[in-house]
Amino acid sequence: MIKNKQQVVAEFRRTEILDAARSVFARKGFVHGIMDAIAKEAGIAKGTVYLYFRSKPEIYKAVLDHDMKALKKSTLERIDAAATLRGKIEAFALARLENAETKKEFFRIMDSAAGEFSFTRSQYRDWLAEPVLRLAAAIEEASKREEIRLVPSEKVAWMAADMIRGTIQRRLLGQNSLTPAQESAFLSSFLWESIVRRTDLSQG
Amino acid sequence: MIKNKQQVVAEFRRTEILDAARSVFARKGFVHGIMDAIAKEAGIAKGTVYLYFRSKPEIYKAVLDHDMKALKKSTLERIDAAATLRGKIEAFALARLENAETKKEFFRIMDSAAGEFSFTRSQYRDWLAEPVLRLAAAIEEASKREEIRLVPSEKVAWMAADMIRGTIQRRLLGQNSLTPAQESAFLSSFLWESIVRRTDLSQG
Amino acid sequence: MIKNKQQVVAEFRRTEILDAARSVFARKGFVHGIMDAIAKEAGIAKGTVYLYFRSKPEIYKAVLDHDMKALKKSTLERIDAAATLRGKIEAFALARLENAETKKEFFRIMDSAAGEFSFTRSQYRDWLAEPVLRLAAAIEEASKREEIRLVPSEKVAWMAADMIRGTIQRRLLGQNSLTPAQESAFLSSFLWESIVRRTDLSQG
Amino acid sequence: MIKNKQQVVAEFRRTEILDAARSVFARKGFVHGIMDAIAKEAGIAKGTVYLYFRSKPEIYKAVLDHDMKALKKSTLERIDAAATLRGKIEAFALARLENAETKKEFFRIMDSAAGEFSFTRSQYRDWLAEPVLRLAAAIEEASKREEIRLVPSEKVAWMAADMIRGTIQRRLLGQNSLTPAQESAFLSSFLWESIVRRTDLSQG
DNA sequence: TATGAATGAGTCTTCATTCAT
DNA sequence: CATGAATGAAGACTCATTCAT
Repeated sequence: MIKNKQQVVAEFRRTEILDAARSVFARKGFVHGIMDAIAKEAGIAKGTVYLYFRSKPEIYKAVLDHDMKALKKSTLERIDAAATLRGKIEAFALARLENAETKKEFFRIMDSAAGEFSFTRSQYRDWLAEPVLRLAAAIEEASKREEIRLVPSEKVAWMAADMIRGTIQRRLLGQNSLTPAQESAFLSSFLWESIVRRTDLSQG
Repeated sequence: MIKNKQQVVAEFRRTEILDAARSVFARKGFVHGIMDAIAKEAGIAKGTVYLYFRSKPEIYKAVLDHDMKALKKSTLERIDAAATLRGKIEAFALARLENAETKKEFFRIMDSAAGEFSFTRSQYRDWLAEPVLRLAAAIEEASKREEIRLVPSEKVAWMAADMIRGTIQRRLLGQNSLTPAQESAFLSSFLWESIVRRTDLSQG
Repeated sequence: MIKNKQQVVAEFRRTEILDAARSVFARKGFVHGIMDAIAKEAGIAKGTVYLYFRSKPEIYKAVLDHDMKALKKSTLERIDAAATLRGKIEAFALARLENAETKKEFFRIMDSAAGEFSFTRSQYRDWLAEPVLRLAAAIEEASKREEIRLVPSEKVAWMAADMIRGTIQRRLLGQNSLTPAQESAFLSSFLWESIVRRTDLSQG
Repeated sequence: MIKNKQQVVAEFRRTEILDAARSVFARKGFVHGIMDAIAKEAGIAKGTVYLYFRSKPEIYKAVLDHDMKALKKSTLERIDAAATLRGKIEAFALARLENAETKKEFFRIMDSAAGEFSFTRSQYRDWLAEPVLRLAAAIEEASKREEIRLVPSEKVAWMAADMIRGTIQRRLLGQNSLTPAQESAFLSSFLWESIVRRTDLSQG
């Protein structure tokens, strides 16, 4: 676990390149984010990039992989940390909203990656699936506890993810009159209203 | 409004090209959907394409524009045709689900277009906005009628759109155990649960 | 077999490109014979070259293939036309010497191709093998007729080819005091001396 | 002439690099034999190579120069050691055949070098010329002694070299049913038959 | 109007060589 | 001396667009 100077420098370069790539890809997309631009943004020569990454797709995947892993980790942690289902939903939303706030560039890349090439599409789905399924499990349990009514848990969890994604997209377009906290509070309450078990039976 | 033969033929060619382009772009995406392929699929020479469209982005936009307009028109009509808010929500969902079913290719293009270039992103939003706002207006009215509780109508309408989009994406990936009708029924009931006004006040 | 104008033009272009490529490769070799140079020499744009040939190696092979086929054909014909074995040897030598005289560039390419990449090496050997084996067969027959002494016919035929190749190489370097006809006469007489059957047995 | 430790080490390094280069060039050729591979094979850093050689062509030439000098030396010695002309021819052939057997890598490089760049072509010819001319001188003398008939001595000597080269090439391709000794015996006898002076006059 | 051959700008990638440590 | 990270020039190939026929 002890890193010598070489390794530190190498890791630093990799990070520099990934930062540059993230910025370029966010602005230009995969195809128009050219290697020259990435190298220039990283302040190094084009050939140097190839000392750290085998190819352009490699870099793209690395950006996604790195950022998605971090987001997934923190999202799962925050979901797990919440005690109640409603809290978990809110945590999920907040984790993604705050991440999008801090890392706009990453969200832009991830968002187009979701629709672009098959190799990034599957990467995206793989990433998203885990938090969603964690939430689905929590819904399932709450359903068994009769805390909420009987709902298709996975479907509902995915729909939560859909709404969060859409909300972030709109916020990036300027519709951000609410804070992320308010936004996630609204989202969770909205969902909660739909799934909560009501004691009275005044409607079907 | 009277078309001579020239104009009819010209319009026919445009349609042929757009059909070919839709097919190619759906399979390959914008960048890898090359003009040669479009021309070949349309059964004409490459140069001929340029007699009807100024450039490749032009064609891409035209495909989106044409199909989106059609989808918008039918979506709006079906929303308007529904009498109740719940019916309108269901109509909105069903319109998009059925369209995605019939025109997978178009949905694929539209879906990646939503994240790709700024010019298609805005086109996408412009199109989506109208049905969503129509729905928002209906929500607003229902709210005033005290049929539903007080909700931020536009927000809710966008969230409905988010869930529909996500649902379609998942269906295209193979998760289509329900019919579009069942799916839209579920979606509208799910939303309805969340917004309906309850006479008792047993929860906040 | 009727060629329309298109095909004639296309064939003309292919020939132009092959001529340019032959010239460039002869001067620079495969690696340093760059596509820009070939295109410029052919008086066309770089992209045009790729309308007629898939890749650079493709062109290289096509040059070799085209010229080798022609040389093989004329060589075999001239060998076959000769009535005697000695005449066949002389014809073989003369065919290659005259060809090298007329098509210096081709010989240079073929000569380096013989040692360069495996894909051209095998192409070269395949080409050379046929005339050599034709000659070997003639030697074999003459041997049976007791016109010549018993010799390993294939070995001898290859050695004839070796000497011809070396002779051409030296001629290209400036040692060409003899005419091709004189040169091939010398070669065949030299070989003949070695293999002819002598009636007396004054030496082993 | 006394070498200090520095010089010994330096010479050792040069030899190591040349050995690595020979191996790499033999396998990959000049262009695809890259500096990284040579350095790795030599077990040193890429930069270090440049402390001992100015450039890649320099190394290539050095390999050729070193091995050719050794081959030339032993070839000349063995020619000189033979008492008769026939013995000298056989010695020449055997020297080259055995060298090719022991040092396949070198032969492969030399063989392609003979056709590749002008700088190696001339190097190759310069090297080959000396043994050939030595042989030519011996032929000349034998001719004057009336041991053999009147032949263009240099031409014949070169042709001997041609046949030897061709024979080695074929042996490297797998046609090596004979031992080098048998092969050189055959070659010298074949040539001898062609040039030996015959006392009777039964043919022209 | 229709064609499709021709164009050449644009991009990834390689690798010999340099140089700071 | 030794290292190996950094450099950037060079080159194959693609494809949107043009234009002569």
